[in-house]
Amino acid sequence: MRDESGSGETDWLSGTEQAAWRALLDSTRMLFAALDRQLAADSDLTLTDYDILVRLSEAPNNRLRMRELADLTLSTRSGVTRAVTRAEQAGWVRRVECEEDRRGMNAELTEAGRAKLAASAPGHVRAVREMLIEQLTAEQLGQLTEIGRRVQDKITLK
Amino acid sequence: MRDESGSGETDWLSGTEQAAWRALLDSTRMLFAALDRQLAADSDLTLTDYDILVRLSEAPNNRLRMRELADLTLSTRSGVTRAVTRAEQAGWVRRVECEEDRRGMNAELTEAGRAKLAASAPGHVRAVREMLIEQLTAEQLGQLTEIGRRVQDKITLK
DNA sequence: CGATATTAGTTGACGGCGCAATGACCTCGG
DNA sequence: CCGAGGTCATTGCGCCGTCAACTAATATCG
Repeated sequence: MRDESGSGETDWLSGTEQAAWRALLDSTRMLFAALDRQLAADSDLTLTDYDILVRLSEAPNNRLRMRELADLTLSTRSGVTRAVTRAEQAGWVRRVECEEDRRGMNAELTEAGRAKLAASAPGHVRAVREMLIEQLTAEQLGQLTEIGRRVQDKITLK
Repeated sequence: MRDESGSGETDWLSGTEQAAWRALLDSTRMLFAALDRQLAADSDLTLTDYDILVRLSEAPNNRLRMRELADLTLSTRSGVTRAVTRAEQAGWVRRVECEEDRRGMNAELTEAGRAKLAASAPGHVRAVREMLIEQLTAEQLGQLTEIGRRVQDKITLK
């Protein structure tokens, strides 16, 4: 199956390249699954839910347009609609109509949402620290950031 | 919200730690989504489907127990049952009963499955190379492997 | 100004996946 | 040899997410 001779032939991954790719694939799958489990068990939250609470808590006035939320969480508009609906039913978020664009909707963090985030953040951060941060040297930490940025840029510009 | 004073207080992520974590989170999400799109568009495959074909193609006799397949793909038994059913309906895989354990099932790659893999692999590999491998220095490649291993070990041993 | 294209958000249909329960089978200690 | 407990694969159920279609509002351009 491997053939380096022709001009349009496939440039297969070398052993070390494949090792890196699979290590990334497997470790991130495990990491996300583990974090999801931790959040579900300790706080009855999804990583998605948590992400939404965080983004809103960081936004000016604790509110964001649905579209912005979709962009920030790398999700789709419909995904955000449903996630915000769930969060709204749980009381963590409230929908506020947009003044300057009558099509628009803002999701706004409620007091209960802030409290929920405050209650779940320590456990989540602890998990991220244990499973990821503590496994890295300072140099690796920087390189991970750099790698992530480059991959994001590459994909964005395609 | 931040408070370093007490004994049981939360050890928040520093700026660089958070940057690394978010870079990893976002870049891998984008990467997986982009690879899924590429496979779907060019080969009408999921990354999961592709992974199953690869694992079977690497196994002795092109067959694996359902349990082994679940372990290798970091999925659940039920997930594998459904994925194999889909692959079977597409003609890429055949179920073969297990000789030495009458509970057991083997998933076996068919000729059509091998052909499907051969047809889709080049495009997939090209995408992985463009989006990930080419963005890395040789050193980063090695560190990514190392980081992935450590994260996997940490989570496995919990 | 008015027609057309674009954008925001929602919804219905659909698919993938995990959990828990199930039935068949294996294993091992007494 | 038998029964308790574990394992294998499957399935029903429900959740979550995407795609495509839709409505409403805005932007653009002749």
